[in-house]
Amino acid sequence: MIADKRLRILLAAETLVSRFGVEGLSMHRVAKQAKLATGTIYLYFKDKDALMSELHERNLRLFAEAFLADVDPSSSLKQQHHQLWRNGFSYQQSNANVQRLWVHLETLPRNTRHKQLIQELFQPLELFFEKGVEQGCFKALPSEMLYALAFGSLYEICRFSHLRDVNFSQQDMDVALLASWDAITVHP
Amino acid sequence: MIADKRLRILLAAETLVSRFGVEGLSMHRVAKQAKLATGTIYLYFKDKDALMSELHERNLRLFAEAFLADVDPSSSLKQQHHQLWRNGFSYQQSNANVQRLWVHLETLPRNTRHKQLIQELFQPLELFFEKGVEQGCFKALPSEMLYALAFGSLYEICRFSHLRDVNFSQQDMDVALLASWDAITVHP
Amino acid sequence: MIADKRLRILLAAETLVSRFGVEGLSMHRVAKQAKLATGTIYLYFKDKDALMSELHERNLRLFAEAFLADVDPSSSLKQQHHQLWRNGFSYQQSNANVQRLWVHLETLPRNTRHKQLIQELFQPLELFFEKGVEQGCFKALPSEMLYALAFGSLYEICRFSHLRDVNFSQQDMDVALLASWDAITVHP
Amino acid sequence: MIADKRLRILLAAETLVSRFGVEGLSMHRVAKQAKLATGTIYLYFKDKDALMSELHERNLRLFAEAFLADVDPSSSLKQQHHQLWRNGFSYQQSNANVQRLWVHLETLPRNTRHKQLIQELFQPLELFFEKGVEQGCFKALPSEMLYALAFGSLYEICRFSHLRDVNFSQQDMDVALLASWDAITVHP
DNA sequence: TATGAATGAGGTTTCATTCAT
DNA sequence: CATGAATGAAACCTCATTCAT
Repeated sequence: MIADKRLRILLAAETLVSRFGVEGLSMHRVAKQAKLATGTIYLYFKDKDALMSELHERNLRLFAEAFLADVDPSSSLKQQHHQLWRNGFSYQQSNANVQRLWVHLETLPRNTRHKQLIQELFQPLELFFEKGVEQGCFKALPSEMLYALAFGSLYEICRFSHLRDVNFSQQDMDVALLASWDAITVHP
Repeated sequence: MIADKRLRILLAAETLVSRFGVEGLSMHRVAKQAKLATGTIYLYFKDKDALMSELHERNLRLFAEAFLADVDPSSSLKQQHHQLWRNGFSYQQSNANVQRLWVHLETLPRNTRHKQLIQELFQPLELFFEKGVEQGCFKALPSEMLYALAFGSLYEICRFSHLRDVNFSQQDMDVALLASWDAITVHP
Repeated sequence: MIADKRLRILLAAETLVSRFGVEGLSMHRVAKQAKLATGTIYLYFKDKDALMSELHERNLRLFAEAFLADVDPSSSLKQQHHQLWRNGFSYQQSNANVQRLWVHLETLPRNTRHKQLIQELFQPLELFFEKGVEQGCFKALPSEMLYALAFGSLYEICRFSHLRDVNFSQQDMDVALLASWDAITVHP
Repeated sequence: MIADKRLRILLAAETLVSRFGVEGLSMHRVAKQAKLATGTIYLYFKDKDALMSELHERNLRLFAEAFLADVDPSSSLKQQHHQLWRNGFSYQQSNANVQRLWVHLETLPRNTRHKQLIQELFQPLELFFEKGVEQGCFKALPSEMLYALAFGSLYEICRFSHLRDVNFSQQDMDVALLASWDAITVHP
């Protein structure tokens, strides 16, 4: 039993969303899952929106951390790209269950707090893309677009896996990784 | 005022989702938006699930139609790819508002009816990819994966545009189009 | 297909009640069962209450008719009693399905119209009991009470059969018939 | 004001049924009658069915208790029978209002839980009838049938009283009691 | 007469939130 | 801090009744 009640509530909510979807989430159920009284949640979160927002933030942080893990800025761009791709893929695989939460939260009305957070969390990524462009290795595009070109396919692949039960072989995944590299690099 | 009440209801639901999100959609509100009595909806749709499902189907059809429009199977693969990309982009631009509905519907429990419909609607696309692979022009990958590689980036780009208010220049979009082509084609 | 729409509606209602119970009865369903439009019912019955009331009346008439059938006032009291009992039993057996309607209708707010009808329909019964009392054969009681003593047990027996799945042998039923006779007759 | 909310709800439901019939019973009205919020009922009863079922059970228990009160198994069969009859009559008189609930509940789809409960509650009665049969005092019939013969008339009498405003004199009631005894006993 | 689409009040149930303890 | 019973607005859905055709 985790002592930090705040965290316990967040984890309870996460569990419930991944298990029963976003519509199945009620404050009562969260409390029960967290083994707390209903009212207690309101001591830690202003209201349900605040809880959801915090949940989103937590997920963003965890994803950013996993995505950027072991990416060595001093290694080659190609090595960094490959590491990012593998990280992204691993994260999606292990967290298939939070996909539903993710897409839900993504479409909530944006607040500036989140925008800023995202910018902050993914700054290393921005530097990575900028460096690649400077070196003439990557196409001359804004980093958001390079990001989309490199990793948009990854999310689409994962969506196929999770939502449509399509599975790909390891070999195919390797080819996809290289295709992602092809998408962002300059070709003669 | 549209005479076909069924369509009126669907459009009303679409409007509300895009304006207030999926949780903002209540049968009562749909009725009001469609300028009908609550009960009337149930003359045309068995229940809320049926309405949502139909909405999903409608969106799939409209998207497929727009996506595949003017794609001439007798033209070159490159031309076809470019047309698809432009179609996809146009559709997303004109239907920014359905994004929220889309991602929601996508995460609903799949039913076989939808799977079949998707397969049916996008069969021309499958043929396109298969032909490319046969000709040795596209990487030797399942068509789902080629799809993800070619158009996953497009969706990610649009998500940036709609959800995070990032805008790209026409020039950048053209580069992205070519990058999508690079992602799926074989390089020497 | 019965030509008389009024009767068609009544029969449809009866069928539905016996099949799905009183709560399952909606005007829409009655119409569908009768193969008529919803509105048509209102040409023949002022409202749902009127339909139910008429249904009750119909059932009372049918029951009275069945109950009193072949009871010959010139035959012995005992023979008449036995015929009544057998009639009552047969009716209940063949119309187990309307029991639910019956008990429902019975507990509706009484109206004078029904009271009068009942009195009218069962007058032969009253004469039967009065004659028995006059002859010193039956206990000196009001005919309603004699009725209750003679046939209350019958209904209770049928209730056991229908509602609690208790079944009785033919032999037992014969003994019960005699017991009913014992209940109303004078003993030395 | 009763402190036990559960009981308050049951009594409120009982009152409403007896006053307005079963169709007049809505959860909202029950709540208002019990001076509670609508949602509160659902803290004590899973749903309306559960409430009705509990109501039925409560009525069965109360009736059994009243019916069997002060019936001394060591006293004579005749004395026991008379006590039962008087108890039954008193209960019906004092609870005329639950008649409507009763007949409704009786026609609900039976569940095994209720069957078992009935068997349990009325076991003393079964022993009473079996003893009478053994002693050769009662007719050789299953106890359910003896029950019907002895008390079916009582219910019919009460139905006349409540539903048709027929009233009987004390003297007549006494004769009826003896007639009930005549119905189940062996005659030379 | 006959139709059946349309209505909207009212049914059951859920759930975010509060507050007395 | 913590509790959880209580609230009541609002969700989905049904259905008796009307009315333009």
